[in-house]
Amino acid sequence: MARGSETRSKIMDVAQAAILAKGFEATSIEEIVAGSEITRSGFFYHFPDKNALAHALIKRHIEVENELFGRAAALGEGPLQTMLIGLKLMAELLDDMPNGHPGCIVATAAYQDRLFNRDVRDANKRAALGWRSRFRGMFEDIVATHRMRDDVDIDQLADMVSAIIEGGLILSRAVDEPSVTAQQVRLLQSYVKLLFAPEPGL
Amino acid sequence: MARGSETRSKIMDVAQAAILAKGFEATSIEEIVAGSEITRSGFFYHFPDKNALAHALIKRHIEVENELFGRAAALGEGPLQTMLIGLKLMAELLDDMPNGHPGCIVATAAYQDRLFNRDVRDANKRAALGWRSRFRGMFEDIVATHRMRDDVDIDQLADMVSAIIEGGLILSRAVDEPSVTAQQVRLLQSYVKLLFAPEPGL
DNA sequence: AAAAAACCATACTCGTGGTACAGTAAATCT
DNA sequence: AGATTTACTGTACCACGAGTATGGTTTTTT
Repeated sequence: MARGSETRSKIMDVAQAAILAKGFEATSIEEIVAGSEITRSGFFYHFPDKNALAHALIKRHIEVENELFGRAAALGEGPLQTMLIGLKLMAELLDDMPNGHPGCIVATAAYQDRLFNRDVRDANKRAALGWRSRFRGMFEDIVATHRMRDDVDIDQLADMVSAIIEGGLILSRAVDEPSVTAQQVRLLQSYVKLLFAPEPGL
Repeated sequence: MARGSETRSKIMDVAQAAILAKGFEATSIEEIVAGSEITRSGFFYHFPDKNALAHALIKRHIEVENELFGRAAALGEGPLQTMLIGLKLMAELLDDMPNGHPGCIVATAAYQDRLFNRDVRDANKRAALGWRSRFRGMFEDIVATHRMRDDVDIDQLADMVSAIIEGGLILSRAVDEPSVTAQQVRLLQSYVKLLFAPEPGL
């Protein structure tokens, strides 16, 4: 089984790199198989169609992100610090590989709705809802111990993390300035600070 | 000349509606000509290719947005109020037609980079930079009269408006909740308030 | 009336996604 | 060791959408 899953993940690696660089539609199967050193037939052996590939990529991305945030959570002392450190780490990560963030895949899927089947759209939705619940949990811990300076909905606040990242990625691509995404995350950090931090400093 | 430009804008209307609903790639020329009551030949008479169509749509969108924000600017009293009202109007507009906002086109273009030629990408870039300079101007007026509670870059703050809108649109589509985009804009309003408003209230 | 602009009709090429199916090398099972 | 399954290769084919070519027709403008 080792050989099979190796090829499979190689296909996914090549595909992901290409998709993040040029978009899903613009990435042809021909190109993927060329980079993966297999044949068209080989591709269709592993993935019944392009949809299945997108589905697999989103699924894998969720797992990667989950472990990443698990590590981040262990670093902070209080819930607010955890959140701020998490955002800082995220910003640094985005600085390192600005267009490598797999959030792009979700965005692509979101804007190419009818192009994908229900499986892919559902996976996409689960990803977004997963982020919401994760960040919601973190913000709940914060409001339990800190006073909120403005009355905002926690679910919406949780969504803001994803929205800022996705929007930052788009803007970053549009103006061709890779640093934009990380900057936006840092602005979100500033907002969280203003919302919850007791003193103006820190 | 009236007849020609009428057909042209009808093509663009139909195309825009379809693209916003299903994405650029998923919208076929066949479909556009069917909705526009012309033939394929007619389409290619007005637009040399699909790229030209995208270009025209982005260009038109910029003009529409410019006039919209011109009106919004006349409503506020001080610069901060103008900004807050502007964001409020924007949120209401997004509530009314959540997926109708043409920002989607820019986002689509951003994520389908290689699919478009330089013309389209440049138009897209100009759109994003236009937003930046517009909002930057507004924020500059604010910092001239208000104290900033956190030291953030004004260009980045200006970008945040676009980022929140684009990100909100993506998230809204991903989780299939049309209200998300407007909520995110209102959160941005909350941030601006916390950043600049002298008292906690108002 | 002449010329240009705004189309229509038809037929073709080419790239890409996807299917079908026959064959083969290597790992796994019995 | 032989049989079966897994993981592929190779070839041939279909459908569909973008784009080209070209010649003809109607409408508007001059």
